[in-house]
Amino acid sequence: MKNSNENVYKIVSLNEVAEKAGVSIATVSRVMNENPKVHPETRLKVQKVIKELKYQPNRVAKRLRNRNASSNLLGVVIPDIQNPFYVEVFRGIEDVAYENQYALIMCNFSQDEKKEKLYLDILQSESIDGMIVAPTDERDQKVIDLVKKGLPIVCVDRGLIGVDVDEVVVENRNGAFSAVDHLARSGYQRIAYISGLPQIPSSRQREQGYREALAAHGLPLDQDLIRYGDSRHESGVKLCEELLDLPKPPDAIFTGNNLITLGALETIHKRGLHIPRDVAIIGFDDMYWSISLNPPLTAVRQPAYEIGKRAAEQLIMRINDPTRPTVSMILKTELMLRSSC
Amino acid sequence: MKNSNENVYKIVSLNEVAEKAGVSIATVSRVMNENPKVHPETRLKVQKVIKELKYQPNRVAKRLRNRNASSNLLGVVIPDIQNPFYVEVFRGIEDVAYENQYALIMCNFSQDEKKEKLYLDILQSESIDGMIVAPTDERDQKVIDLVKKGLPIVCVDRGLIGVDVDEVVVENRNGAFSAVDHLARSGYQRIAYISGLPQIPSSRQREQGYREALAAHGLPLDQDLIRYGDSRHESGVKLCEELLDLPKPPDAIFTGNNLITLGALETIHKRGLHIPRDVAIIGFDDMYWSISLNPPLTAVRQPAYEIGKRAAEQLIMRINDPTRPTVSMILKTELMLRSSC
DNA sequence: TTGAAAGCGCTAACAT
DNA sequence: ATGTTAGCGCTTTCAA
Repeated sequence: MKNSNENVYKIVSLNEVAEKAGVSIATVSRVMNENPKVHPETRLKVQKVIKELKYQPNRVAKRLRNRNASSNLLGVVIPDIQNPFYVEVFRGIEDVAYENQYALIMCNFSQDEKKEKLYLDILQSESIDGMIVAPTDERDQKVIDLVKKGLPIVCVDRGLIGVDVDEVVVENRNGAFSAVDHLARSGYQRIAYISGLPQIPSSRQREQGYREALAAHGLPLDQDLIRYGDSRHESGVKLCEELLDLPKPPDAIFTGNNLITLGALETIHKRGLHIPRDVAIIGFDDMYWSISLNPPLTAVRQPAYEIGKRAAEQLIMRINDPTRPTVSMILKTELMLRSSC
Repeated sequence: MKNSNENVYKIVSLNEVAEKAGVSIATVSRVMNENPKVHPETRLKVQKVIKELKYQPNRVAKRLRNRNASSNLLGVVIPDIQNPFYVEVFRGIEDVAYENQYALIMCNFSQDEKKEKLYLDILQSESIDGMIVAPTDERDQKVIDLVKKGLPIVCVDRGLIGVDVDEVVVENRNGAFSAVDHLARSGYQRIAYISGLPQIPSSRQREQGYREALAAHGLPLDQDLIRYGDSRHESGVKLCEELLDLPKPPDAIFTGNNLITLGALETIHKRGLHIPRDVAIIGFDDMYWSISLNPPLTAVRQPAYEIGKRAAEQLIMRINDPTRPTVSMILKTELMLRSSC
């Protein structure tokens, strides 16, 4: 199990091109970088050899050499690639990065803090130009340190406390409020909330909105009706079971994210319960297939693609001008009315 | 919009550690790499400074220097991150990579060949140890060249023609056959097929299975009932519309992948049609929320996580032993019976 | 046990 | 217009 790397598959370097073209490596480099100070004839000659040899510049060498110029590499650190919300965010980032000639290193830490730390370290030592990250919590020391060090960073979905950083987030409290408000207006009385990981700021903000909406409608707050999970499908399944097993089960459930919603739906369907007659449900996060769910899901839509896009734009602007004042973009959510409540 | 990189956020290098510890950089390097030939006292002294300075080795320099040793970096090139199937595959790869101390560069080309080429180039010039890729088609020249060059590669989901390469795929023909066979047995007569991108081998293999199943049941082949899309949600929507608008619409639809299934469902629901009474549907690719769809979806399940896991294992084995004979792993699919047909 | 130095592929400053 | 060279941070002989 050694590094038996007689493997060394051949790489064409500047040197080879230079030799074959009968010029210096500097000239080849100039041709590659479209430096105008090259004699047209020389340029042609060199370009020919480049083609022949299929020369491709080595990004690693470039990055090392240019430690303080642009490497055109961005890092993306997201909590859960299985959550379609983050996939959508990633798509937004990707499109902007592609347009601006940035390559991306995408790291998924699956809500695992240890993994997150590892990836953060790796990214840092890859000499990236900047990164977009959804920190585990708002006191994520590793990310805070990176910001303080001066690495261009934009936070998405979740902010950071005690440090000035660009962020693109969503009106979680309002979104949750509108959801629970809608439930209450529709006459539901025992409204439950299944939360994602409570250390995630958005989870708490959504809980806040939930509480405020109950209060606004004079509905009592029953601690039994609030359940804390880990933001994943399985916890949606399990916590929904707990809720339904309650002596006085809820008549409606507000689920804290995508995956939890899907988990809760699974439980409800397994029990043969009817939505919304037996239990109503409203989810945070819309999915493009919400209409095909049983029944079509009413949900709070976050503009995920937009979040990613804006974040990437912010990041690139910051990279180009590290001194610009930080901005905090707060996007609106939208209540998608369908028939699950 | 220049590279105004006075940005240069500080990086601690071997040099600094060496200086502060009063040893040579070679010694620090030895300590970092747990080389036993260091005096215990020296080791301690150096380790202390490393901690103090929070020194982190620069992966870029390491890769450049060790062009022919291991870089512990793998590339993953997938066609569509919005397809939950690939996300699942990616998760499998990720877990294995993590266990084996490999970092991952993930590239999503969104079924865009130009993007795929770009990413392939980037990966190559990042001096990765190897990569896992789902090529656009089986004559993907770029990937073939890379294989020929000797870069360790494992193909997933789709193979390559004319070159010896490790691959992990699925029994597409069989899977499709079982789906359509099930439809026919259930009495459906006009069975349509919505295909993904026809240049993708799996699309054609699934069509093959479809045709064989029709033949096996003595059902006529109606070219009108075969539609070719681009493997994405939108084409599922559109092609399903076309199908339903036919003078003699199908009584059942076999959808070529995940996203197409979701698109077709959307169309059917928008038209207020009942599944399976008005049209039945069976999908290639299962989703963990299939049970929560309306109605619970009958589908051909691919062991996606397993595919990724096996592929990553193959790749690491190949990296460790480039001379090992190539293998072609063909995993089985499973028909998940629910109530959409 | 430790250090000096070469060199990975590249860019940019400087020299010609 | 072109070439020479230093150096990015690291590992690895080779010498001491």
